[in-house]
Amino acid sequence: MSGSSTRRPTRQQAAVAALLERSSDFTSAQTLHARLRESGDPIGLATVYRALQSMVEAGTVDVLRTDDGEAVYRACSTHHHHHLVCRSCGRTVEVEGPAVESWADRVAGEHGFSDVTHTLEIFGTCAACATTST
Amino acid sequence: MSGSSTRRPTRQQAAVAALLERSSDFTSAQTLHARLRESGDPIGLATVYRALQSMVEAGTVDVLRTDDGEAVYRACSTHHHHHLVCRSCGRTVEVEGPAVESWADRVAGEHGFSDVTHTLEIFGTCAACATTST
DNA sequence: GGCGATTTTGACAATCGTTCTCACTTTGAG
DNA sequence: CTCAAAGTGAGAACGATTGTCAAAATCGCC
Ligand SMILES: [Zn+2]
Ligand SMILES: [Zn+2]
Ligand SMILES: [Zn+2]
Ligand SMILES: [Zn+2]
Repeated sequence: MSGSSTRRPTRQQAAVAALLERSSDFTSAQTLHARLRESGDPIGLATVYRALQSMVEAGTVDVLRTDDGEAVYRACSTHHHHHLVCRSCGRTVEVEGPAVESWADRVAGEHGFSDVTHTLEIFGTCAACATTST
Repeated sequence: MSGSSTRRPTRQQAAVAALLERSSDFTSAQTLHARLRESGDPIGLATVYRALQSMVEAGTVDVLRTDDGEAVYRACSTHHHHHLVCRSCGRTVEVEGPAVESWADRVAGEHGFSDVTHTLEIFGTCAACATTST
């Protein structure tokens, strides 16, 4: 069987998945690895990367890049959505915008592009951080 | 007067800027460096990075990250816009969507976020590549 | 429960884009 | 011209990610 890449379930993969479920913000592989170790979960860094990779492929985890190119991961709902992220504390809100979806498809179509996808993230300072820092 | 961070004009910076003007697609620093060298323009890699960095800060060059985290650069118009990029050949079209801009700001505001920015890129297969590959 | 084929793991090395270092060169004001 | 300030570049350093490969875990089967 081809297609679906079902991996054998292991303690390590479960640990990564569980930690992601518990985290509400986008988190880097290195940070996840460090947290798992701290909490007494022995796991190799390469294994964390592999687990994240397969979860991203499976669509159960979203990944995006910070400004300095580091990949950060988050367990999200599986339907299509985007993110509103606090630049300061990392607080993340899932948002949807049907109008944006159709706009992107229409614009791409007008220029003769097919097989269209897009990336869209919104960054700002959340209310909590705004009061704190000022 | 100082104020703005104007850099001293040099042959190398001009070469990077000129090459970017000539390129219609997003290009990596390494590629730009290689092209400059090929065309007989002696220049160091670090200098290419520095030139790109200051142009990005000055707002005369746009930068985005490829899926594998590499930064790619392009000389774009200076007003706010987004990009429609061919996944196959790299052809890039600048696009604008006032509706998207206001949507992003509104959504962020509804969640109490301030100082809002966003990133938005559209990817697809351009007409030329669609016919070629099939 | 035990067995062997197959997959996963993990310590470590390797890769790769990017930044840093620092001696040398270029620039530009006086 | 002269000199201080700014820019350059070869190579070292860096940090995130991926590759390696022997040891360990898993699964289907007896
Ligand atoms: Zn915040
Ligand atoms: Zn969308
Ligand atoms: Zn194309
Ligand atoms: Zn915009």
